[in-house]
Amino acid sequence: MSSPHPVRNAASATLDAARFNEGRAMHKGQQTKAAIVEAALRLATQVGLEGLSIGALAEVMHMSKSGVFAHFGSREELQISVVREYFQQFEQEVFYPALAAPRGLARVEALFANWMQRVAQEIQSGCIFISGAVEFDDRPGPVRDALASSVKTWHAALHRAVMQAQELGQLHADADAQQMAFEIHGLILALHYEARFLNNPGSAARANTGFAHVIARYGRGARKLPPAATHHAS
Amino acid sequence: MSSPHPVRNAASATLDAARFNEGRAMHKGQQTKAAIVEAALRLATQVGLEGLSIGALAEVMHMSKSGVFAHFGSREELQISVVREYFQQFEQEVFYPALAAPRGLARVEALFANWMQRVAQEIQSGCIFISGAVEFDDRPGPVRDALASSVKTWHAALHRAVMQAQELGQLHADADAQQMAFEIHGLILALHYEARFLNNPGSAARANTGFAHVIARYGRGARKLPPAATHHAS
DNA sequence: TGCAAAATAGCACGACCGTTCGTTCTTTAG
DNA sequence: CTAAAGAACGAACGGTCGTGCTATTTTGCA
Repeated sequence: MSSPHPVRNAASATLDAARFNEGRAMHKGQQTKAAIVEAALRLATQVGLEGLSIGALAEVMHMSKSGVFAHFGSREELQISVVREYFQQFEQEVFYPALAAPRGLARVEALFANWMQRVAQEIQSGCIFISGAVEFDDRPGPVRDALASSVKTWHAALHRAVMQAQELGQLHADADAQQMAFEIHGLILALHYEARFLNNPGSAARANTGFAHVIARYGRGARKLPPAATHHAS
Repeated sequence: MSSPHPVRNAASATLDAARFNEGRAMHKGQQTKAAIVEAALRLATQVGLEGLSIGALAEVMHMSKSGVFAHFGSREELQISVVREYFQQFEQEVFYPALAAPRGLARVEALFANWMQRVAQEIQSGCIFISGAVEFDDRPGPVRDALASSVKTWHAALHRAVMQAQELGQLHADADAQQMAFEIHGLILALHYEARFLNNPGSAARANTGFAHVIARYGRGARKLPPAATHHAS
């Protein structure tokens, strides 16, 4: 509207990063596409993948709707691109740094710590793996598939780390890694829910405490577990 | 369209229940309004409170959009009505039946069992307390307020039950009731996420096992927390 | 039974949605 | 420097949305 070269400006924001971080020089189209996906991710963390609209995205980018649209061909493709971008950032921030920690319990703790740190940020911005799960749990299609496969990949990585700790004898031999991952996942979800939606203070501390409890329970030398009681009410 | 008395039919489905369950006889308007809210709740559990549209609701009710609309005056008021209805059903199904159990641990277990049972159903249909939290965590307003106050009421009830168990000496005196409620909440959320979105089998069993773990940890005679006393037993 | 009041229908509105199409401007390669 | 290729624009379409209006029908009470 008012700015003389809107598209130039929008693209140049990430031009340097895009051009030099990738293996080879990017053509103009790929640069702006990357910039769009970046903005779309920011937008989607706030309003969800379903709330993400091409019009609003175009406005943020100082581009026309059709200009944005042309890069993806469909809204669905845009959503998938956002999911992929989010997953990459997640990997980069949570998974890879934890590989610096030695195999076993230390790595499990690093994974959880990084995860906590990220979710703590997302209390302000929002988390696509959580909001997306709610938005697409009843809606089959490629977006759901992309989302689910990303989450499953991450869960598998967590599960693997737990198994390694077990193999190293740092966890009970008969501990159930799936169960442990399930409980950890619950802590993260509760943190997100209670901190972001309910504004309950101290949620992060409770999640950390919960993690300590889980580790203590499954750790070597922990007391034998009670047989899982099946509760049937009424 | 094809049916001769569409509104009559729609209302008569709940006429008996509505007319005789309430204190006094309901006028026609209140009956259809109740029927609309009921249908809206069913719809909202599938598509979320944000996905709930008056047009789709009118179609389900075999009514005109304006006819449905007139009962609420705004979409927001409709959403609030749905939240209230959901909360009442939740109370009816989860909270009140558990009051039959004696105070203390038995009641906490009954509350959890009823909660589990409900969430297990909601794996098919969807849960408004969870989807609503995601949809409105960034959107202030009366809908969010209604949602949050409902959830907080329920959490307070759960917390109270835990406290009573503690007062009766069935839980560690220094156990943190908030912490315990947090961990339980996490188990429910993980169940909903992994069963409904990821289709992971065995999630319900893992939630039950997790609950047993929590109870065992906080139960009287449980080992002192994290600085784990290293006594070897198995 | 008749009549006011309540309930519902019908219609139109402005806004936004994703998408298509033809045109114009910019970048790239030879 | 020129011509092909690519990127972005602007207008428009069909659709759905929530929300006002004004009739029309239905209801409940005197």
